[in-house]
Amino acid sequence: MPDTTERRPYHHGNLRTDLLDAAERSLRAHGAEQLSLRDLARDVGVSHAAPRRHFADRRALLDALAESGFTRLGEQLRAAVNEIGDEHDLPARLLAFASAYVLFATENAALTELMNSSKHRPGATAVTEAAAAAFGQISDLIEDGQERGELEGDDPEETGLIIYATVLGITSMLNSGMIEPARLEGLVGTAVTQFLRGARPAEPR
Amino acid sequence: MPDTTERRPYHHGNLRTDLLDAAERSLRAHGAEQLSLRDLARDVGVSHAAPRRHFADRRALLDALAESGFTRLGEQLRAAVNEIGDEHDLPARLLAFASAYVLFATENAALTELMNSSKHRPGATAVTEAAAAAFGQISDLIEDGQERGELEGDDPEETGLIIYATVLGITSMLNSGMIEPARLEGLVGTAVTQFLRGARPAEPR
DNA sequence: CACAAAAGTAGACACTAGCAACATTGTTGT
DNA sequence: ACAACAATGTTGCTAGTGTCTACTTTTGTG
Repeated sequence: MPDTTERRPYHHGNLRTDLLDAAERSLRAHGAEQLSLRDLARDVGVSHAAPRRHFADRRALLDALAESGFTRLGEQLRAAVNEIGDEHDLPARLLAFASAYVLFATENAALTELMNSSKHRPGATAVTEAAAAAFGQISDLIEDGQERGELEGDDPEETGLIIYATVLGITSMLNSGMIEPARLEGLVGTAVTQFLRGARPAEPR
Repeated sequence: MPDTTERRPYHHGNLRTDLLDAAERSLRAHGAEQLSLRDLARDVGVSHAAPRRHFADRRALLDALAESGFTRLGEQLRAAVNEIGDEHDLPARLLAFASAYVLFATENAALTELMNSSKHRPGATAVTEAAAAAFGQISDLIEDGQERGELEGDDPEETGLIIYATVLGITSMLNSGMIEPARLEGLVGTAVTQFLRGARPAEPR
């Protein structure tokens, strides 16, 4: 008679990804501060020191989480922007970008906070690279808009930083409870239109 | 012969404020995550359980820190805005506000991150009130601008939220290493001017 | 097929937050 | 003046954590 307790093999198989999955669940449920390596090990059914083979450190795991968050965010942003058929409809694309960002941030509040937190491993280039990749998309939008004369042609990166900062700030205020979710859509809309008006070349009088 | 070891009285006298001071030093040096109640107790020269008489919880202390941070920020913002003599020079006042915020955030990076973090005690009304008070100032500026016709008259709070969000986002990007301090001044300047252009009533054509 | 590398385990250390029971000091009503 | 009480500190405990080292099992490879 085989014992009912499904004998797990000595080697887990794909512990690293399973740990990351468990970590994301824990993050969603209790926040980054509460996340415990030993807890994750228990969840996955492995000894308390096993995670150390895959993550040198608690922080290393959090960084990996942040990194995967940025790549996922990047994908969602890309998809949202590309859904706007007209490749040169800057207002629509910007709005799609901003809305997608805000959506991601609301659906992954704790993860977003972790991603934007300043306390990453000093040598964690992977996470900053992933962040830059996600952000870089808006530079492309802006650059295109400047080339077509819809935006002031100063510094494409600076202009991109500003709208990105606005969206970032909105989500930060949302997740810290300063604004209610209901106001979100309107807020993002006016933020984008105001930005476009503000960054547009001055009307000839 | 009195012993050299300055015999501390049983009662510390003002343990609460001393703890907060030590906490702020620790925050500045090692960040909120590293902050340990027992460490603070040692710093101040008191037993490990003494802080509990003044802060129910580690989080309670962090909340108190955040609250005092908001009131200090509010004072600095008020001072900066009032330094602009002309009471109705909206651009100058907005720029002063934004610059003061960014200055505070750079000089108190870890504290700012703590203040804007979402993980406050659910019933911590004091910190949200302090935050609202600091933020409320910009509403006054905006309202005045709208009354004088320099800004679109829609929703004063929404307009205020947007510029506030932008400044918030800029500091967040700064403290997470996305932008270098050197670019800060220029970034804030164009953010404010663009905002003013974008929120201004449409020019009659 | 031996044997080194990879992956998981067990135990220990130093540290933390939070709790309870006790000690000391201030304060206050009579 | 002083007893009672509240406020404040202290010591000792529990349960939990991250990280380290040494050991065991598996896997892959020359």
